[in-house]
Amino acid sequence: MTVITGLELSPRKVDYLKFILKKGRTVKTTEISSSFKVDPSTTSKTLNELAASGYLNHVPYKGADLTQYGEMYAEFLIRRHRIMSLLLSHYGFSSEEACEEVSRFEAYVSKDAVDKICSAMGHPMFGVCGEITHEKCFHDAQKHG
Amino acid sequence: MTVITGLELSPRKVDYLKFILKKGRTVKTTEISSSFKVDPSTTSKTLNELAASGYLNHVPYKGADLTQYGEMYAEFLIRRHRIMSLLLSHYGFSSEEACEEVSRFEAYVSKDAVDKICSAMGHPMFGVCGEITHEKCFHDAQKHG
DNA sequence: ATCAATGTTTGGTATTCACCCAAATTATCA
DNA sequence: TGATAATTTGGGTGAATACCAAACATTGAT
Repeated sequence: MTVITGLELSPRKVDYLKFILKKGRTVKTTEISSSFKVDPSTTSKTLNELAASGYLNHVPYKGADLTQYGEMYAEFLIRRHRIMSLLLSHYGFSSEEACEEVSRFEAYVSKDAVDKICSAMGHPMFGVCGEITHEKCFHDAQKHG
Repeated sequence: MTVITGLELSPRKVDYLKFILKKGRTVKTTEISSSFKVDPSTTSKTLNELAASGYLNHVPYKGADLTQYGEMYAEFLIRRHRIMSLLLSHYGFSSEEACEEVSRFEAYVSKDAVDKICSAMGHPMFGVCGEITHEKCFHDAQKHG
C-alpha cells in the first residue's frame, strides 16, 4: 500500500514513463534517447534508476517495460498531464500551447491537486491531447514492492 | 530591453525575490535564512548570485534590496503566484491549499501563460493571498543592464 | 573606545538531476 | 561467425541546493 503524492519522480523520469505507457510495449533505449534527443547513455542510466525504484523491468540490451506499479503510476502521469492541459485550454491556450506549458511544470503538481481539479471539472473523459481515464481516481491504495 | 520568459530563476531565487518585495525594504541575510529554514551561508551565496544577475543590490554584512529591474521582475513573480493560486481556488482549493500547491510549480510557469490566464480571467484585482497588480501586464519591454 | 557577542561571508564538501564522451560489452544479421 | 549497430559502464561536467567550520565584520554594552 503506497500513497502516491505525484511528486515522486523528476521531470525526465516522468517523461520516460509517459513515453513508455503511450508505446504500450517494451521500448528500446534508443527509441527514448532519440525521441528526447539525449545521449543513449543518459537514457540507459535513467532507465536503470526507474527499474531500481520499481517502475520498470529493464532487461539490459533488450529494453524496458512498465511493472504493474509503473503502469498504474504512468496512468496517473498521463491523467495529470491531460487534466492540467485541459485546464489551461479553458484559459485561451491552444492544445499545443497547453501541452507545452504543462510539460514544463507537471512534475511538480501533486496528485491531490489533480484529483481536486478533476472532480471540479466533473471527471472529463477527453483532454486536448487524448482520452482521460479515471479508474485509478478513487483508490490511491496500491501495492508497491 | 529584456524579454522576460518567467523561467529565468530557480525556485529558491523566486522565493527570495518575492520575500524581499513583500518586505518592501532592505532585508538581512538572517531574515531570509530563518524564514526559509536554511543555513545563513546558503542564503548569503544565493543573494550574491541574485546580485550578480542584476536583481539585487547586496551590500555585504548590510543586507540586500531589489534593483529597479529586480523589483519589476519580483512584481511579475508575485502576480504569477497570485494568478495561479486564484486559478486553483476556482477548482476547490482553499487559499492555503492553492498557495501551497502553486509554490511547488510556479517557477516553471511562463510569463506568456500567466498573461493568457490573466486575460482570460479579466485581469482580476484580488487573488486569494493579496492584491494583483497589472501595470506590467502589457509591456514586457524593460531595460536590464 | 573596546571587546565580546552576534551576524555574515567564504571555503570546502555533498547530493540530486541531467547531461556528455569514450570505451567496453552484447546483440543481430548478412 | 564476424562486422556493425545498439547498449551499457565509467568517468566527467554543471546547475541547484544544502550543510559545516572558520574567518570576518558589525554592534552594543560597559
